[in-house]
Amino acid sequence: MKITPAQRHNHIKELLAKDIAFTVSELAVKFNVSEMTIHRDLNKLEKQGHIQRVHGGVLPTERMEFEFDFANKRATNRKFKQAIAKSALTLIEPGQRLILDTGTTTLELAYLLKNFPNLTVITPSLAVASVLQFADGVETILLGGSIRHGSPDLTGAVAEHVLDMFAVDIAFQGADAIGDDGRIYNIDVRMARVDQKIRQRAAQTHILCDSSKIGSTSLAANGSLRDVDSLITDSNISQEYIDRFEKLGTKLTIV
Amino acid sequence: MKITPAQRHNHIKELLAKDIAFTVSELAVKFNVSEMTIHRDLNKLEKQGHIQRVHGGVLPTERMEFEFDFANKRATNRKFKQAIAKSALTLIEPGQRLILDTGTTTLELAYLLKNFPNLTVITPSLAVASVLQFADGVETILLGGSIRHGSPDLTGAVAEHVLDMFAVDIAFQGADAIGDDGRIYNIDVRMARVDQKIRQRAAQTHILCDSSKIGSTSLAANGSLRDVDSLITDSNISQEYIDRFEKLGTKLTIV
DNA sequence: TTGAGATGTTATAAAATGTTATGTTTGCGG
DNA sequence: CCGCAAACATAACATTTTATAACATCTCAA
Repeated sequence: MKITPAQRHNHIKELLAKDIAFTVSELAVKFNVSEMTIHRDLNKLEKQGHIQRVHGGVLPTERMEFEFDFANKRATNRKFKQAIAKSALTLIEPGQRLILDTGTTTLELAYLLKNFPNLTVITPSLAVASVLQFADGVETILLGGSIRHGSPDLTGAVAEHVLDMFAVDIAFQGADAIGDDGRIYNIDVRMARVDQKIRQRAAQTHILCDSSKIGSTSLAANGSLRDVDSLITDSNISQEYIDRFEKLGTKLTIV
Repeated sequence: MKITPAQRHNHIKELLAKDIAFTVSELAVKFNVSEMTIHRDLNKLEKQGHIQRVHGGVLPTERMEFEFDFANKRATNRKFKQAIAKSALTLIEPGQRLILDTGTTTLELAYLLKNFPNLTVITPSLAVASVLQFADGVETILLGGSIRHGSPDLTGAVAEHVLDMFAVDIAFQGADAIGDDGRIYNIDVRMARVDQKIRQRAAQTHILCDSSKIGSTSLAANGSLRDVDSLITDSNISQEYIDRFEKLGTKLTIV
């Protein structure tokens, strides 16, 4: 069976993550390639910071990798999400305090904030936190709380309680669905409660949501577009929804 | 049997969603088209953000990886740390509520708890949280707070505040150093404050610390061995320290 | 029929791999 | 401590595999 170089690299990383030791020649046999190829693989992985080489072998790198299954959704509509995030960025000014909610679109915004000077970001999302942890200009505060199974974010009484300690300038929230009546839905009840709380603690709230989620519903409504300051979405939104939402008095930004 | 390009695209996406990787030539055979066609398919899918190409083939749909830098050397004294963790494990019973502090030794304990039935674990450590997030029998609660730069854990007023909400059966703490007078040190002032708070919230506290850290000091003392219920360490501890610590009234467990 | 999109073919470029020669480290015996 | 052999690592080059570009052919629906 033939595999690609990239697969081989991943395989090696997995072995290390499991703390399995190996020699170069073992790997060469295992993958049925020459030792030279393994050397090149290891050099590449080292340059990327995934492993640490020593003479005669490999050490697991001194960092932990955390994997959260993001339900494979990050890639979907990525271009739109990035455009939406870019638009949201223009609302932010140095020195402000933000809440960045869970979601793939808000995560794109987090990437854009990496080089922003002097911000405080509060988030229930471990994903957002991991993106911002090395951003020098950004103080990152993670809400406490229970870790939702299978999703990297924090909810529950603790999270809600911690939110009470803060007041911020702007909140950016995602949405799992927006109904045609303008109601905003979460896929999880506890997350919906957190989202409600977040709006209470922010002077203004903006919803970042790509058009594919508009016109559908999900488990728990956390409020309505009436309750927020604007919706930022992409140009695939149908005219019908534009009209409806404007009737609700919602400011629409279409990128 | 003939299928349309769009069907082929969908088929490819489905296969990848199932965590299966492919080489270009495999796909060419599978769909009975030329490799050139597969190349064109993959390019199109990649542009739409649906797949991730690599030289030679395609990778399964991406899982997100979050990395938190782990400054401390997990590998150092690993054997001892594991032995210490194993000893700590015997103190724990099903149904209990624990606090697991930050540190490489407590992290080893977290690994051992993965299959423990019915526990509640409160932790300021993102590393511990990530280890336990998929443990079915363990409810994991992360303290909130600021993310320390270069170390994946949570400190500050928020963390301390959240701790006030809880009371637990046992706390397991690490130590960056233990002085010859029995004082327990942290490398970080804010972490020291959290550690003090943790002891207040636990009916009993055990220090897990390998012998290499005994007899040294660090920046901030968070208390003394007098204040805790036991110290679990390895057999490399010198007789001198054993005597000293026993004079303090500290229970020593040497593994 | 015709023209746009899809596919195949061939030539060329780029990436990956293997081979051999040449350095480097490690550990051992003096 | 030194020198030396064995194991390990790199460099340079040749070969093979894979990717792209350009052009020819085919298909199907208007």
